[in-house]
Amino acid sequence: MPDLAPPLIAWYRDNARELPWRAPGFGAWGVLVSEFMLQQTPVARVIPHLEAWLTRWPTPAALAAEPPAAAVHQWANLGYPRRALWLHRAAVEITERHGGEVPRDVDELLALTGIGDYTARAVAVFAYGDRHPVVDTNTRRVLARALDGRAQPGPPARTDLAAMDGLLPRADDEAAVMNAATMELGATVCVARTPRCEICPVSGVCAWRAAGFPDTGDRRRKQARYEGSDRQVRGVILRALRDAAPEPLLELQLAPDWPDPVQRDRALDSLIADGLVEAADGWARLPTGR
DNA sequence: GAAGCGTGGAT
DNA sequence: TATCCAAGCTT
Repeated sequence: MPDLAPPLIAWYRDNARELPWRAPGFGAWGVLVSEFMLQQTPVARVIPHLEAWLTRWPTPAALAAEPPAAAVHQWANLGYPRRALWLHRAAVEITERHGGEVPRDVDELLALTGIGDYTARAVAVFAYGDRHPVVDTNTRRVLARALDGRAQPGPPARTDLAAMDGLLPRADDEAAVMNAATMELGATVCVARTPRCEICPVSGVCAWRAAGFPDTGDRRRKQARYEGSDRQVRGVILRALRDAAPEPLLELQLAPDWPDPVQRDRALDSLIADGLVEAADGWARLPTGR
């Protein structure tokens, strides 16, 4: 098995993008917020929202002091608004359980709302410099191609962490760069649709390239159709409530033109169950409680 | 493990 | 135009 670390680390030193969360002294809270926003949302869309968020709430305590509605409203059109709710809850938990300091320990990070295997290790590694495997979709794609000779990675699995751990250099700082470099290669060179193998620093040892770029199939889960989905109605409803905030709206004013009223009611109920909407006496609003 | 969960740009 | 894709998490 080729050692990918030396060429990837060297490539990263020369080719890493300058991103806000990579600036020296950006801080663990900034890294944490950036990772929440980057969960399934592209870098280019995140950057302006991240800067606005951190200007408004420079610390977890500042966010925790406001109602969840403020977080959901500030989240705007980033998508997956449950993340805004979870980030707010995490800020409350950090304030109550950790004295307002973002924890460094992976298990403590994992215990926070909205933080899973990826985000916990990303914070521990990129904010604190500790040695852990950080595995996102970019990493999984790079390893699937370079080491397994596959065109696309399989669905996420627990074994991914051990696989990446085995590739990390011993030193903490080099391991952190290796994690970042593998993600960066997947994000900018070894991309999903049209990889740029001519500029790839590990093309010479890539198993997929050596095999002639075979179509090995794609076991990734397909996204469900969005048009006409519950997700789309939820988006319509929540956008209306954001635009009206802080004023409430009558439930009858939420997606009134949606062709399927049963589906619309189901979507509203699910938003309420998620805690993204509060409803009472025929009125609906962003969540003020907790 | 599989399903559900937004939004918008690229192809 | 339709599909793909994006630094995932919770249930």
